[in-house]
Amino acid sequence: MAGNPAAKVIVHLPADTLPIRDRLHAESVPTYEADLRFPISYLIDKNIRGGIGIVGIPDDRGFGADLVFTNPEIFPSNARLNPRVLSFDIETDPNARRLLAIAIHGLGVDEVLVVDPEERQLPKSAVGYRTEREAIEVFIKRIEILDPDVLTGWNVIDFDLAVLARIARRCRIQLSLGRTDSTVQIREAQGFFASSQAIVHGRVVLDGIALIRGAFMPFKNYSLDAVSREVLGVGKAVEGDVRDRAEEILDKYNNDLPGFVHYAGTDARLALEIVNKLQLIPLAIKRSTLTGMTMDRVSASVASFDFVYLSQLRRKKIVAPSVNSANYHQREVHSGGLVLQPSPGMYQNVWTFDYKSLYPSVIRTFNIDPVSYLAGPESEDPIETTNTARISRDPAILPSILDTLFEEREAAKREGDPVASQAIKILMNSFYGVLATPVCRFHNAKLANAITSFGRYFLRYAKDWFESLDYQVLYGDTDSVFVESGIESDSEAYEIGSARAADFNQELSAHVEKQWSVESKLTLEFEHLYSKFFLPAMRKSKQGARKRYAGMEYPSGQVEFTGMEVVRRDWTDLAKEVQRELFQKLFTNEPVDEYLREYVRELRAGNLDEKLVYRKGLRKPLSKYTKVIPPHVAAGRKMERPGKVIEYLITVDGPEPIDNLQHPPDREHYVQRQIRPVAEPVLAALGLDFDEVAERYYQQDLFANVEE
DNA sequence: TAGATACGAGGATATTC
DNA sequence: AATATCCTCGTAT
Repeated sequence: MAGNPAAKVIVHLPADTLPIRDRLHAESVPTYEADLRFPISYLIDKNIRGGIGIVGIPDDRGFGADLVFTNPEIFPSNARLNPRVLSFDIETDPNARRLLAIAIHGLGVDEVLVVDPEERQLPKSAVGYRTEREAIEVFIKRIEILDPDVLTGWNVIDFDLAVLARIARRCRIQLSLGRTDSTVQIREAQGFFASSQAIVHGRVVLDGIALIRGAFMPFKNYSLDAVSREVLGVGKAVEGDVRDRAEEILDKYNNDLPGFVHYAGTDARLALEIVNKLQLIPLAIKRSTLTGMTMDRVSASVASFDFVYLSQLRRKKIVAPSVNSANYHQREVHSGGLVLQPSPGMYQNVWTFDYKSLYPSVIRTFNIDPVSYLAGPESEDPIETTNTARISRDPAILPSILDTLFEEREAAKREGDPVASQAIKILMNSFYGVLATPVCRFHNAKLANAITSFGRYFLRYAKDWFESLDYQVLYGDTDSVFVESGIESDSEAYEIGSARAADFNQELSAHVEKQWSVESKLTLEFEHLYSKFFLPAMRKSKQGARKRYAGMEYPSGQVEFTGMEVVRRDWTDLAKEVQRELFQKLFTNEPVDEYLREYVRELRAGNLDEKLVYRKGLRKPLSKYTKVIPPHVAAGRKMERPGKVIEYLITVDGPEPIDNLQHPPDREHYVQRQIRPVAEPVLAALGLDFDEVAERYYQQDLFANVEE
């Protein structure tokens, strides 16, 4: 990439590269792409992603597979995949030691294999087996006959497969679920982001949770119950939290076998229905064909970038640097998006405008690319970035990849293919992050900073443009500006929003052309009109709070909240309900005092106790909290088996977990720490005072408490 | 086998008066 | 007791 010639060394076996690389390094000879895995490199050379064509004479011996090719010809193929998908789910005792049942759903099958030494009467959809061993063997057989391409489920690798593998080992049977006679291997997730991987020859295991997270579909709670409620509108067959459920399942197994079978079958079915409804498998296939990753690795951004970028780099006969693991810990300073100072207050008819795909558009406009980056000063007529980097004007790889993806995405939208559009969007959005991390071989801090620096420049440019026309810009974050339209009528403001964006885009193009002599690929879009819009101040000052606002959208009339308590998991239902209601009233000019007064009265009377639960996540083991003990940690330490999210109340004796409550709730705490903070901003906007509205009638009650 | 930075709030703990 | 700072979490983009 520096323009110097490089030699290619070819060896007999992939494994031979390592000693050669080490010897070269010992002689201070730099190497390139020396860490690139052979299969990846081979597929890149053959330009194969997703589909593959094979020509050769197969024989049928070896590895237990049906067909084995030796040195066949292979080539890219536009395979249209419609995989056979099977969902499964196991039930165990609460300790996950004893197998109770395996449920499978899909491919026309809906059955439960029950481990039942007593050979009790079973419902029709179930079959009983006397031992765990028998049940697992039948499961293996069922997989072989149904022959799925995709195995799915909920937390299916870390729980179902891991537990099955353990029990199978104990029973001394091979858990061979693949199309060869190999045993299932599990690679546990390393680190915070990664997800576990299961190696099942000839099939792919896709966990429902990982698919959802990887597709950036946000859910408050990733449990099967919660997601199925939201996606399908139905919950699981057994209510309650995880541990109660485990006990209840065992109880059903012992005393209510039909109920148990029904429950066991439900999980496998729900998982499959969610995956189908959200079209997660077509999405994984589309991402796989875009990036060359296997379907279970489409979330690996760095590896995806490698595949896509190296494919183009090879056509130019340029080699890329090896990944230098010594660089991993060298953290350079990166600046991110600009957040404008908000002007707190209540407004009418506010436009919001967004740059469409800001960072990808910046990359396309300014030819930002690891190869076109000019390290030395000797270049002629470069593009000067706003962070003083220099970029060549020669056609570059990354912008061209993005140009193609932009076109493909527009085409997908036109043709009504939201899955393809989503897949392309995710890939495009990953490019900036990849350039900014030293684990990527193309990592370049100057370029990453050039992208964000341009982003900040164009956010300021938009702000200045609107202000030059005497509009008030109320707020903005990274790629968006919030502008007071100054128009009385909401319908009129709505009409004019797009026109303002069009005017802006015209001037923006001229400006970019004049300043950098490049064609602008940037567009500002009119996103929303808020007929009512509220920017809160920070709690302890008069300054506006960033990343928080509420507005009533036109024409839907929906009240939307961003960043505020309503959207946060760690505030109680109590606070969220009050905040939602108060803003609804504020935006529709209804009085709030009566409502608030009554609500506080109800709370103090103990009629709202079920809304007082705090939910807060633990991000490390309980024992590792040494510097401070936050309330959820204190509550967690009072639990027998704390999970990842602690549910607790503040009682008169401090935080207590809801499943081990010893004291009554401290209702006054909730008035002061949950209702007051969400009420005060709204009351202030109306010129009211919380104590005046909520407290005055209740002085007597307060004194009563004090005297106790 | 690892996309990024920017931000606010509450509560615990440390520091200051 | 008042105030400052740190820690932690969950969020926006």
